Amino acid sequence: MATREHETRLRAASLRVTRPRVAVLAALQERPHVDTETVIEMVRTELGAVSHQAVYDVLRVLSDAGLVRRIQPAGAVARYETRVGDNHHHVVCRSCGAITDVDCAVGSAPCLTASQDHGFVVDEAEVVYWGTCSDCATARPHE
Amino acid sequence: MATREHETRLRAASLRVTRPRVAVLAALQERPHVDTETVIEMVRTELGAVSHQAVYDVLRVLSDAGLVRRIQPAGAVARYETRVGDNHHHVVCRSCGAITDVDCAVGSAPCLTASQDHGFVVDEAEVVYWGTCSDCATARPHE
DNA sequence: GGGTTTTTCTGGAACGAATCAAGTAAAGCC
DNA sequence: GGCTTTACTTGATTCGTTCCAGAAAAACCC
Repeated sequence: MATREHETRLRAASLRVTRPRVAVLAALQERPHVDTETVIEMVRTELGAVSHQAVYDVLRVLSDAGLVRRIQPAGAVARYETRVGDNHHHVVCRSCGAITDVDCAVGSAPCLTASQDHGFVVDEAEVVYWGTCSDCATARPHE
Repeated sequence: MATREHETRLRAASLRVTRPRVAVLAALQERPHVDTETVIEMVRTELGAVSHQAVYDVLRVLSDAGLVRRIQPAGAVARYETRVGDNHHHVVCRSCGAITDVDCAVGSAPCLTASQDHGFVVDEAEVVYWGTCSDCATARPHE
């Protein structure tokens, strides 16, 4: 699928186009919010043998370049998504770890205002909504 | 210091009052947002030999009981604080990892409203403001 | 104070996620 | 096609954290 598009994005970020990089972008496009282990599996399904290092490197490079966003809810492993630059947030299920996107509640770049900044220069406000997803709520109502 | 107060809190939570538990509470009271390693050091300074297990156990028990709150900004180790139950947030320095409390911006339990909940039952909204603290901003202005 | 329950100690071993290091392969410029 | 730079491979290592088991100590009920 849109391999061309991934290539274009990589070049736009002055990054070399390699098969692992394209495969990682494709994997994250297909399944947002997956962890590194899953990305490795998906890339290997696509390309055959790829070292886990390569995937770790690619994820770091893509994060640094702003092509993917790394998210890491407390107590969970790092996860990645290709939706970047729109200041959206996440709902995380305490029970099963499922993650879903949530648009920013208060406009475009809203949450960026802390009530007191204590001299910090704040450049991002990250919001994580914790709760129970509908599946888990149905499965065990009182937990 | 207010050892009495820590005792009272422990009893209120139906927990036994032990020296390590009181020492952990005192340490976190004195220096909020420290990591486990630092808690171990502080407790040992106070009490002498204490196993790292004991501290890990205590931190877990206190977290489960709601006497301390565990926070874990992405890419950092777990940190703990005694300020609980008031829905406050944190500013984190990307450069040095310093953490400072920030009162909730929009009232008492405000951020608890996501724009779409996708069927999730949300019980907490955690906000992390990322930025640069004044020390780091002064030390290296353009980084 | 005696007895029961819970916690802590010792001293490991084990874990998974992530990183480091040095050599090999591939991408892209000419 | 050759060359330089950047990426990937392989394999080992770190780090925070958890788990283990039995023994010893302390907390609390009476």
